[in-house]
Amino acid sequence: MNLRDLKYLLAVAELKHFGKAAGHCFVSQPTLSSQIKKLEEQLGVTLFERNNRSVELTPVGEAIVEHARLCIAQVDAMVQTAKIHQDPLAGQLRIGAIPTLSPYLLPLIYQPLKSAYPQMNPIFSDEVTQMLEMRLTNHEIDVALLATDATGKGFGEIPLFDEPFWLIHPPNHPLHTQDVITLTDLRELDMLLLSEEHCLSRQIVEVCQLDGPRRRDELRAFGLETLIQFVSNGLGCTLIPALSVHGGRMTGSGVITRQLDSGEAVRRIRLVFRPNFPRRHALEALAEVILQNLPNTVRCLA
Amino acid sequence: MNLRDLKYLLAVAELKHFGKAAGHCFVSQPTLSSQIKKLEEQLGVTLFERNNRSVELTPVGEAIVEHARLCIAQVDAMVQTAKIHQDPLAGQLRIGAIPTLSPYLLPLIYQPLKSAYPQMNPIFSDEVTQMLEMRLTNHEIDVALLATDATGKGFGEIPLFDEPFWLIHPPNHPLHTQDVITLTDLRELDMLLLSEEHCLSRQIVEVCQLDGPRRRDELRAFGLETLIQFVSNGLGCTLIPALSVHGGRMTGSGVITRQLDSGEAVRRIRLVFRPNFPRRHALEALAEVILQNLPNTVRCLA
DNA sequence: TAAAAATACTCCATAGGTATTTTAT
DNA sequence: ATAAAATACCTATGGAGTATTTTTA
Repeated sequence: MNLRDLKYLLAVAELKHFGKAAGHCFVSQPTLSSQIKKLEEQLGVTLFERNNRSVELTPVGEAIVEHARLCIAQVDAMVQTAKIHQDPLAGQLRIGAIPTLSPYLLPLIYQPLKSAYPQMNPIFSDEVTQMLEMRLTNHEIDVALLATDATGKGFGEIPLFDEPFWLIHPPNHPLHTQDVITLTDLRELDMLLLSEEHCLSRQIVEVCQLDGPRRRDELRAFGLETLIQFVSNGLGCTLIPALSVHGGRMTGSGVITRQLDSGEAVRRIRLVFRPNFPRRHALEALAEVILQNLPNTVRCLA
Repeated sequence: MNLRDLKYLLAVAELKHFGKAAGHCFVSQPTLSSQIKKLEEQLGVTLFERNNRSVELTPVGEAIVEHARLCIAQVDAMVQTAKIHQDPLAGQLRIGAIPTLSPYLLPLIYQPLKSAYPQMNPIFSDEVTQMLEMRLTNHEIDVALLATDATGKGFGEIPLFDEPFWLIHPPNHPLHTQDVITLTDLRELDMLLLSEEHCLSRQIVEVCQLDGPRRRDELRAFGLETLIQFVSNGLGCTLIPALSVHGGRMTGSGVITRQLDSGEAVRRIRLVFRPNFPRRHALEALAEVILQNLPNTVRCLA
């Protein structure tokens, strides 16, 4: 059986005339007649009671036509759905971001993205790198905003920008009087870190060349904002990514925010995706919107 | 687009493997691959994100598959419907009967018909001949039980039986003492008739060779039972068809029921249908059930 | 390297066309 | 006589096959 046959069926059912129905379907009358006949043979029932004057549906025909109508309606809906999504920028784009980036980057890009690509339906989520990679693999998200290289794991990437780390310390800290802060200064500090599933804590250990994570068990910070509260209460120092300095609610918290002198103390933020993700253009559009809306505290890569 | 393609789509969506899906559809892997590819080209969207390790639906693919599933479900339902109706005896059979026959014949055949052909779904209606003929022409009913010839109007017929007319008169009527009643006796009687759209009244005029319908305007009987009440109240006599004698509620009504001596005083009951009605077997089955369940007051024709 | 999808090509079933016949009013 | 569907027969599109290549994990 064929969808074309069902369309012929509906045409004859509506027009009650083989010749007119054939014209309506842009085929010849014998073509349509033979297809209807074949359909009747396949179904094993007479669909139309016909003579040279009239064509009428049989009761079975009525029931069959009702099904055919619903079937064709589904096909039409399907084609419509496809048409809406033909634009690779249209439709859902499920975007995951790491928790130390997400709350600071998303507010910067949400409105610009909506304005530039109103047909895009971005769905945002936050999770740590490992979870995002798993969800990418499982097709549960389409793209991840990560601060670590994932090309070695079989993903593709679009590098976006380098985000410097800034030091924050309590107001009464010894560094308060020091103008320039170098990487070596950091090794001596009482550095507070997030739990180690956050890539940020690993990167701080690396940047500062700490002997190992000196995380203090009594201080479990689940988010950057909590960590900042710890610093403001004089419990230690930490490095935070640049976007969180202006995006976060730092003002009035009493912490001192210091730029570092080294251009090396950065993390590289990139879009990560399955290499055969079919809507590459949507990713490029997203990358473009992100790059156009960053503050100058970060260094764009494009 | 083709229903087969949609089935391929559903198979791949379910098995997430082109080779297995091809096996499931009893075609080769390249055949299925090329059809899926063609479908993607026709719809203008990528349905599957695939490499040599995994096949996953895209979000658009999910939406498309949902439509495809509903579409295929409709086709299955259609085939099921057809299968149920492949038996020409199965399904609706819309039967119309004239009002002077319907209430006496239907009780005789309803249960036997249900028992013999449980798959048949007879739908009964009563109307006068002219209306039934119109409904036949308009495909609003499938067969009519008439007492008049309709072959001249382009209908087909199956003759069933000849139904004798019986005389009914009030108890104190002069004929009470007369043993044998002939047709000529009837010409002298005060004959009550139904309104003239009933074929019965025309036939009585003909049988009795009355000069014309001597219907009395003050007595408008809309049904045979009303007419019998008129007779029982001594307002006149009438002829009633044999089936109404035993089928009707005559006992206790006080009327006298008399057989006529003539074998000519009958009406011929037949099944009437459109000549190209496709389920001739259903009509023959109906005819057979009717003939098998008639009382011996009528003369079967088969 | 191995598993899977994609490509190349050949074949044939069948949808589609034109010309004509049958049918029923 | 006429309008309409059915039939006959030819053509060509495209679905299906086998063999092979490409891809990528």
